[in-house]
Amino acid sequence: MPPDSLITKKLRSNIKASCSSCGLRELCLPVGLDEQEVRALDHLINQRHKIRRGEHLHRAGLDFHSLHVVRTGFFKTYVLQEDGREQVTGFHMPGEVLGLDAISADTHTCNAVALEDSEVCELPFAKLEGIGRTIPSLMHHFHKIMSREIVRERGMLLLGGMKAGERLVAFLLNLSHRFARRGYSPLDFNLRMTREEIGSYLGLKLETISRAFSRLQEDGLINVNNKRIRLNDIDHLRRQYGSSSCE
Amino acid sequence: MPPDSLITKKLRSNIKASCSSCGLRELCLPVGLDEQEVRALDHLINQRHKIRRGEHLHRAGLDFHSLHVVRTGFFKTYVLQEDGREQVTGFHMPGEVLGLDAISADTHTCNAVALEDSEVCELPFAKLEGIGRTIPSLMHHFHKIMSREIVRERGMLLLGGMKAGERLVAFLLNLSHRFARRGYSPLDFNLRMTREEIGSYLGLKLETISRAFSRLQEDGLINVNNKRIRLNDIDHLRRQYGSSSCE
DNA sequence: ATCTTATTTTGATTTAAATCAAATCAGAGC
DNA sequence: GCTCTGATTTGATTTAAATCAAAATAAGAT
Repeated sequence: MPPDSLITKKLRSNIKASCSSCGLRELCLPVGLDEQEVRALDHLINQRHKIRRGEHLHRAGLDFHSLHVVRTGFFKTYVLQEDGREQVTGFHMPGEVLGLDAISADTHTCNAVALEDSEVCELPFAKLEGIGRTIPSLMHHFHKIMSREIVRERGMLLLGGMKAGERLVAFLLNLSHRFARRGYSPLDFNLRMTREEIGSYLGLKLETISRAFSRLQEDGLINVNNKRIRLNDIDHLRRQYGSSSCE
Repeated sequence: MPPDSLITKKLRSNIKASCSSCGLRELCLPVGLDEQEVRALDHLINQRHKIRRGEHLHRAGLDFHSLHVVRTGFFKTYVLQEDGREQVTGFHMPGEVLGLDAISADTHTCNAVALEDSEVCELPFAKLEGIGRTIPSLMHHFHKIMSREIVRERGMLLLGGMKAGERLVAFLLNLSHRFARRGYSPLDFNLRMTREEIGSYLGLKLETISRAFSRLQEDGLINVNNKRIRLNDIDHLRRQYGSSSCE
C-alpha cells in the first residue's frame, strides 16, 4: 500500500498522478524512458482514480476514451453472455493496462470491476497516440503491451487440451509469476476472486475448482486455506503441469 | 482470385506490392487513408511473397521484424506444446494481419503455415512505426487492428461454457461472417482445415467435431460434404447458438 | 457479538466428450 | 485408371467434469 493513501483518502478521487515517482514505473508504460520523456508522460496521465471494491471501472457498451493502468488493488474483467451467464475474461493487478480491447471499436467490450479497493491511472487514449508520435520509444513500448495482451489471451487457448487440475495449476503458476514480478511472494498469496470466478475464467465449474484444490492439497503440492494459497513444491508443479507461468 | 496471379507466377516471390490497386484495401491497413497516404504505405510494403501450401511463413522462436498481411490464400497459426501436441491458435484469411503476437518480445510466439497456395504482403514493423508517426490515421488504424485481435482471442474464451455443437456452430458462423466481408458466399464455403485442426482450435477431439457435423446435418441445419459446408438455416443457427459471428 | 448471506467443500449421480477401434472415403501420385 | 496414405465417419466403452444436493465454513451487516 502506498504511504500517501491516508493523505489522499479525503479527496476520494482525482489525484494528480506522477509516473516520475511511481514504484510501478518499471512494470508500466514508462519502461526505458529518460527523465524528459517521463515528464511528458506525467503530462499525459492527468488523473488517478480510487475505485472501491465492487465498483466498476467501465462497462461493456460504454464509449471508450481512456485506458487505465492498475496502480493498486485487483480487478476482474468479464462479459455477460446473452443467457445471463457471467464469463470472466481476466484478472488484473498493479502495472497492468485495462481497456485495450476497447480501442477496436471505440466501445468497451467488457466490464471491469474492482475485487478490492483499488487505484488506477487514467490514460486518455487520443493523448497517448499524440505523445507517442513525439516519443517513439513510448509508442513502441505501447505496441509491446498490446502484443503482450494478445499473447496472454492466446495462453488461455492453450489450456484447451488440459484437464481441470492442470488448468488450475497453470492459473496458480501464472498468478505466482505475476506476484513475484511485483515484489510479492510467489509461494504464498491470497486469491482475490471466488472459486466461481476462477472456474468461469478457466472454463470449469466452481465445484470442479474446489475439488482440484483439495486434490492438489492431498498430494501435498499446495496448501489451501480458503483464499490463502501456499505453493509447497513449485518446481514439481512447473514440471508436472507445463511452464505456463509466463505473463 | 486476383487476375495478375498468372503474370507473377514465374517470379515465384518478391513482387512489388501496391496498396493503391489492391482489392483488399478496405479490409486491410489502408482503411480510410487518402491517396497520398496510401502512396506512403506503398513505400512501406516492399514485398509480396508467395507461400505454397504447407510452407511456413514463420516459426515460433524466430526473430521478428515484419508483420504480414494475407493477400490471397489461407493460413493457420499454431504452437507446439512441450508434449508435442499441436495447438491451433487461429485461421487467417485475406486482409488479416499475421505476427501481432511477436511484437511483444521481438520473437515469433507461434508458427504460421499456409493451408493453400497463398500470397502475403510484408510490412517491416520498424518502418510501420516510422510511417505511423507521420500518418496518425494509419497508426490509429493499426491500433484498432491490434485491439481487434485481442477481442478475437477473447471470443475464443467465451466458447468456454459452450458444448461441442455450439462451439462448432460459433466457429462456422465466424467463418461465414469473414467470408461474407470478403465477398464470398456466407452460406456455402469450403473448409481449408481438417477436422483435427478445427478440434484443436476449439478444444475438442476430431471425432467430436465429426459427430457434431453429422448431428447438425441430421437436424437439417447444415449440409456437410467433406470439406464443403452449406448453412441451410443461418438464422436458426444464429438464434440457437449465440451471435458469435463477429470478427 | 449475532444474524444473515455468500462461499466453499464434499458426496452421489448423470452426462458430454475422450478414447479405443474399425470401416469408409477422398485425394495425391503413379 | 489404380494404389496408397491420410482424413473422416461411426460405434462401443471409459472417463472427466457437470449437475444435483446438502452440509460446513467464512464474511458482512446490524
